[in-house]
This record gives sequence, structure tokens and C-alpha cells, in this order.
Amino acid sequence: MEQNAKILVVDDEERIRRLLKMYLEREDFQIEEAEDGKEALQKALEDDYDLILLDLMMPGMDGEEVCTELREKKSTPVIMLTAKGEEANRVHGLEVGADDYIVKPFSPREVVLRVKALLRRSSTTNFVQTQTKTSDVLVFPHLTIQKDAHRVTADDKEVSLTPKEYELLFFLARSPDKVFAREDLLKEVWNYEFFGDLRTVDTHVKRLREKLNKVSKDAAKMIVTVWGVGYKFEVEQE
Amino acid sequence: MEQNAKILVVDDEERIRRLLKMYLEREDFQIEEAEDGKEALQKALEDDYDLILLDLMMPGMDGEEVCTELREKKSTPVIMLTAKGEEANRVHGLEVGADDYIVKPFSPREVVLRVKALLRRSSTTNFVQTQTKTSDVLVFPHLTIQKDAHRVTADDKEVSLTPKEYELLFFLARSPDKVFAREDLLKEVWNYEFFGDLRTVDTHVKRLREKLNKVSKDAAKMIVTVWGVGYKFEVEQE
DNA sequence: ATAATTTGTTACAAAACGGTAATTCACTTC
DNA sequence: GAAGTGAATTACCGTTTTGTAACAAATTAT
Repeated sequence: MEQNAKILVVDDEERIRRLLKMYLEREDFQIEEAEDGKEALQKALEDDYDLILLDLMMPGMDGEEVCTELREKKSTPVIMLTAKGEEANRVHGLEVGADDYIVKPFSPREVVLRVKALLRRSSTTNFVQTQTKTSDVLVFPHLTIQKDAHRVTADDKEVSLTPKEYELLFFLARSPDKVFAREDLLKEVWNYEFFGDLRTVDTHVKRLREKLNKVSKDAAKMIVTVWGVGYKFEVEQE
Repeated sequence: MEQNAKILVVDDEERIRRLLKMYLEREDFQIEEAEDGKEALQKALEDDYDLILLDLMMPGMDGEEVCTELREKKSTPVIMLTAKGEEANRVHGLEVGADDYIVKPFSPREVVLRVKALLRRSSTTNFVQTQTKTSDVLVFPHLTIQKDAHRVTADDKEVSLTPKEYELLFFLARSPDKVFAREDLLKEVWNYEFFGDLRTVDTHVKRLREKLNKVSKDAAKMIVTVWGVGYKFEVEQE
């Protein structure tokens, strides 16, 4: 597995760096930081990283420049972070040699997934395809989630979910039986600058259950309320 | 292990500081205190702590400010303590660079667990053994407790417990055969500002036994009354 | 630009829970 | 075997948590 990969996080905002660090370390990645383009380039050249998360807009040398210069020497995989307004630059970023880009504000979950995806991609190109693509499809007794296709089927019938509903379900289903507090769900599934009401989660759970229920009672039952604690995705066992 | 870590406890209320100190010292942490933001910042900068427990609301410089200023120099892990009403500020705390937050009034047990969790996370001790996670599942002859799932099964049948019942059981089961006085249980399982009747414990024990008993007599027997002393979770042996 | 969909908020009723107190029961001791 | 102390049980009621519906805001599609 690509676990324990070494990742360089580059952003001028300390807050963002910390956030990324926190979430990525939780996945057992090894994180180093750089707070400007110059430092980033220096580190990236000195050391061999498995991946670089690179903010586009930075004072001094911006992400684009870093990427261009880096590419003259190395082919370390790069994910570019772009603020929403800068989205136009996106293609530019890819042109410059970035492998993927993520638009701010991102959700922590998204970043982790994209990082893993890119690591997987960049490692398989060099090796024979031993990777059986972990968890691209989650299959449970009455429910199947196809990650890439954003497709959910309950008892073989398709359920059409909105993005948030899908993400919520996917997140829960990724750690079966584990209870998540509403707070945790807000932190993980929503993006980092969302500070809304906890009831928001309830509402989404309700809608999710509703849709699942129309198609399969059994599938709907998998989303379980744990009173006083939160929600979990439970796989029936007996 | 990260035991013996040095922790700075910051709160303007002496009572809270003492309480935290007491519980954390019991876990062999080394505690220092600060009673306002200014003192906290000074100490935090002068000395290297493994973790800081930081009250949000304090006269003068509040926790948020301390955190912000601290973050300009250091990345010491911070757990923010927020009163219930301030919950709105909660995420703000994270934005400012806190790594976790705990809502007052907290239960001592919770604090200890969160502190340990954060220390585990932030100790870049990227050694494999770190995630051996102490007792994520407790397995006994007729009873199993899955911590993350908040799930209890007695003789393979699920028992649905309320939060308090679950916590009580979990707490007892974590130290098999050890007798706890009612007072101890109240102190540990309930939150710090609860000074209620000792009989409360009896009632919860009763409900717990009742639920367990419906499913497995053997499991129910594990919660043993020690006359004149308290209760213990006893693992049968012969 | 306008309509349609998705998302977030708020308010409220119903349900589940928690703590207390009063009563009954069990063990111990004199 | 009667008195005293601690434990179990029961019933009660206030509080907290949850589900839901209705509405407002934001986003996306047309």
C-alpha cells in the first residue's frame, strides 16, 4: 500500500496547512510543510516526496511557477489547490504539469480521496497492476455503492442521491459499524469552512433514509441512529 | 507510549484546573497550570509542552487569541474547552488552529480519552505499533463490547443501551475485577458538575442488569455488587 | 434570467433518557 | 430475631435528543 507516503503541503495560510496535515496524518501519511513557493521548491528538490499539495495563489513565487520549475528536474505528483475565483487558471495549472487540482474550499474527505487516488495512479504506472483498487466499490447485503460512478443501488434498483446525500452515505459506509457524532460528520463530510447547525445532519439523514426506503427497507435500516451519540452505518450480522 | 507527556492546563477557574490536573496526573501526565491567557502564552512559548488544554472564555486574553498568537511560533497541539452556550464558536476554535475541542461540562473520562487520542495523533511517532489502539474491542466470555460501534452483545445477541448505561458498562469492563465505589463511578462516568445522589448509580446498574439479563443471564452476572463498597465487573474464572 | 433542484435553518412535537425519592428487600450484628 | 444499614426496585417527572415538516437560501440547470 501507498500508506506512509511522504507528502509536502504548501500553502501560505497556516490554518490550511494545519488542517491538511491533521487530516492526512490521520491516514498515516507523513507530512512536511512549506509556507511559500521558494521553500517549497527547495524542499521538493532536496527531498523525494511521494506527492505535493500545492496552493496556487501565494505571495512571491506562486504554485504555477513552483510547478514549472520543479518539472524541469522531477516528476513528483502534484495536486494544485485553487481558490474558487481562480478556477479559470485551472487548466493553466494542469498545463504547467499538475496532476490534479482541488478547488477551495474543499472538504477534508475529498482531499484525502484525491490524494489516495493520485498516489495509486502514480504508483501503478511504474509497477505491474497488482493493485486491486481498494474500495472503489462497496458492496453490502442490500446496498452497493460504486464510488467512481457515484452510483448507489439498493436491492439492485438505482437510488438517485444528491451530492451531499451521496457523500454522507459513502462516508458512513466506508467505516461500517463505527458511530460518528454529528460533529464529526460535519467536520468530515462538509467542507472546512462550514460551521452550521448539527440538525443539518439529521435532515440529510432523513432524506437519505427516505430515498433508500422507497427502494429497499433493508437498505434504509442500515443507517442507524445511536441515541445520544450519532449515526452509524450498520451491517446486519447474526 | 506518550505517557509522561507534559501538559499545560489553562483556565481561569481554579476549580477546573484542579480537576483536570487531578485526573490527568492520575494518568501520569505532568501538569502545569496557567490562570489566564497572558500567562498561558508566556509559558507555552518558553516551554515545550506536548499538549495544551485551553479554556476559550477567559477574562483578558481569551483562548482564541492565545491560540492564534501561539500558532505564529509553535504548533503545540491544543484542545479547546468551550462552554455549552459558546458552542457556536466551536469551529472557530478549530479555524484558529485548535486540534480538538471539548464542551463543558465535560466528564473526566472524556477529557482523558481525548487527550490521549490527540497525543497519539500528533506524536509523529510514525511507528507502526502506534495504532494498536488500546482495547477497541473488549471480549469476555459472554459479553463483547465494541467501542467504536457503541455496540454490546451478550451471547451474540445485541443489547441496546442508553448512553449512560453504555458508559457505565464500558467503564467497569475496562478494569475487570476492580471494585468502584459509587462515588468513584459518579466522578468518573458523570460529568464534573454533577453532585447527585449515590442511588443514581444503583438505578443505572439496575437498568443495565435488566437489559443484559433479558439476553443473557451470564452476562448480567458479571456486574457484581460488593456489599458496603460498590460495584465491579467480574470475569468468571474456574 | 428564470425555474428547478439542492442545501441549510428553524421550530415543534414525540420519544427516550436521567435523576430522585419513596418503598421494599437483603444482609449483618448484637 | 430485632434493629440498623445498605441495596434493589418502582414510579414519577423534568430534560434532552431526535425526527420531521415547512421555509429560506443557495446553487445549478434551462
